[in-house]
Amino acid sequence: MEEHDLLKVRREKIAALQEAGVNLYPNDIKPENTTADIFAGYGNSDSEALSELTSRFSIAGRLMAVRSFGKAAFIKIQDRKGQMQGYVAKDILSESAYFVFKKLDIGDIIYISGKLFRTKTNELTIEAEELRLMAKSLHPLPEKWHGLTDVETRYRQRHLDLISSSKVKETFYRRSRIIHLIRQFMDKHDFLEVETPMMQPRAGGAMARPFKTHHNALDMDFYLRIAPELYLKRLVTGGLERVYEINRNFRNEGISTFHNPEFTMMEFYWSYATYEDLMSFTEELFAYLAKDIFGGLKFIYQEKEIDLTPPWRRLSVKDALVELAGMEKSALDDPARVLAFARKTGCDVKDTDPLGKILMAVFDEVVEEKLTAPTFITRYPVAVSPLSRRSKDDPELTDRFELYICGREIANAFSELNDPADQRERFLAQIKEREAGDDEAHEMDEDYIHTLEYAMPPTAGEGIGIDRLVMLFTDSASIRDVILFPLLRAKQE
RNA sequence: GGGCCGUUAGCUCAGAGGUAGAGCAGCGGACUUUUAAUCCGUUGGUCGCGGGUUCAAUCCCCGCACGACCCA
Repeated sequence: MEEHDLLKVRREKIAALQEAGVNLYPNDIKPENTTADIFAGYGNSDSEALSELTSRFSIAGRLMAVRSFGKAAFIKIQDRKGQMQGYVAKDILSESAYFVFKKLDIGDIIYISGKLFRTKTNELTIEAEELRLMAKSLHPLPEKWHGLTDVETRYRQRHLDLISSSKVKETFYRRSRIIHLIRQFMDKHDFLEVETPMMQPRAGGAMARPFKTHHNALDMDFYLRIAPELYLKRLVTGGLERVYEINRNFRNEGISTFHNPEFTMMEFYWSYATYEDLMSFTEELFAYLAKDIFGGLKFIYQEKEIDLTPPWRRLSVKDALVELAGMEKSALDDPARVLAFARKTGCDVKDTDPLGKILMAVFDEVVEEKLTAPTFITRYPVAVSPLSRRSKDDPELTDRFELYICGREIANAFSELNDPADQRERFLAQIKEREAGDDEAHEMDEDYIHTLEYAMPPTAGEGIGIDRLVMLFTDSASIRDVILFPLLRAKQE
């Protein structure tokens, strides 16, 4: 196969460097500064102050630009914190270092050290007294001005995306910050962080299709978890009382701007609390995040202003259907009228579906998208809530809420069902649903019921979709913009 | 799964049924304070893949692959 010209040119440079005894991939030198700490320390120093400094500064990073003037040049070096200019001149560098400089390509990892000065245009710059090649790049980088816009390449070669776009880098720094803050918040409230199985013999804790895998030595099928819920509640039964887990879930469903088959969720369980406690707790958590990230409770998501100032609206499913879907209150308990309404709005529902399921179908179809401001939707039907405690005043409803922001489900929470007999009945009802063709219905889990039979304290639990939360806080339109390596179809060679 | 749009140089993009273009990057040259440096010169293409129509297809038609968006 014929090598591309650009690659050939680089190989020739490499040969010349090697002939001169230059190590292409050394690791014997470490930068003492980052671009950020130099700017933090000297961003305000004027020329005079800088010229009085005797110290030397060193940075390493990717060579992003070279503006050459024959025997001198300005270069841009990018490290994890940002970019900084260097000045390279033939009469300052050693002959061998200048030779190396002349063989550099944009994209190489280099090191420079020297003193700081300000250029005629007042830019803080390192005057390179030393320059080292630290890793040679063979491929050209994306264009310096437009960067990388081809989304497929951005996701498949995320390293290029991160190199060319500081905004992408900021998004993932912020993602990490958010997760850090959540841990901080949970730890402050005396929650214990735990890890529970990803590979489960039964995929429980949510209504979703799982991925299946196989363990060879045990010759046993496993499912990648769709939720950690049932394991976390085992821990609560074991006396841990307040636990949380931030980890991946896997759901075998379609891909969209809001769905990635593997996604990150925080689930937490809080003994002796109720779903009402969780609503205030959620408000507090979000406020905690927003104050740190935005310095306040208002921010813009996709050109809409979101105000997180508590308390957020609380609206029952049924009231939402009346108010936002235009259903008649008297129709809500009449399966025939609900079914007719569902069909009219284009929901794909079966005559045999339980009433609660049909109500939720209408909700998903019509109401969801209207919930822009943060809203707790409460009192979900038992039929779609097999793990939630029944409401005291209406056994067909549960003490459950989902949080909606910008028309999107961000969190799901409920007072946990801890009555093992009722739990068994719920699972049996789910099995009926499964037999009726719903392959997302929950499976029977005898082992979990057995755990409940040891008595689980009254507990409330919640799951928060971290990716969607990060989307909100980074103004990202697609979940793929907050997941470093979103799932893509394999590209055949 | 359905609809719609896209795929042209390393990157960002034009283009037309008849020899495929620009900018950036690259290469050669000038230049020791630039800021997308500038100036002169120049290399670089399986036009996503496979069929079909045509004297001729990268362009028109069909299928496929991958991606985006909308819908389910």
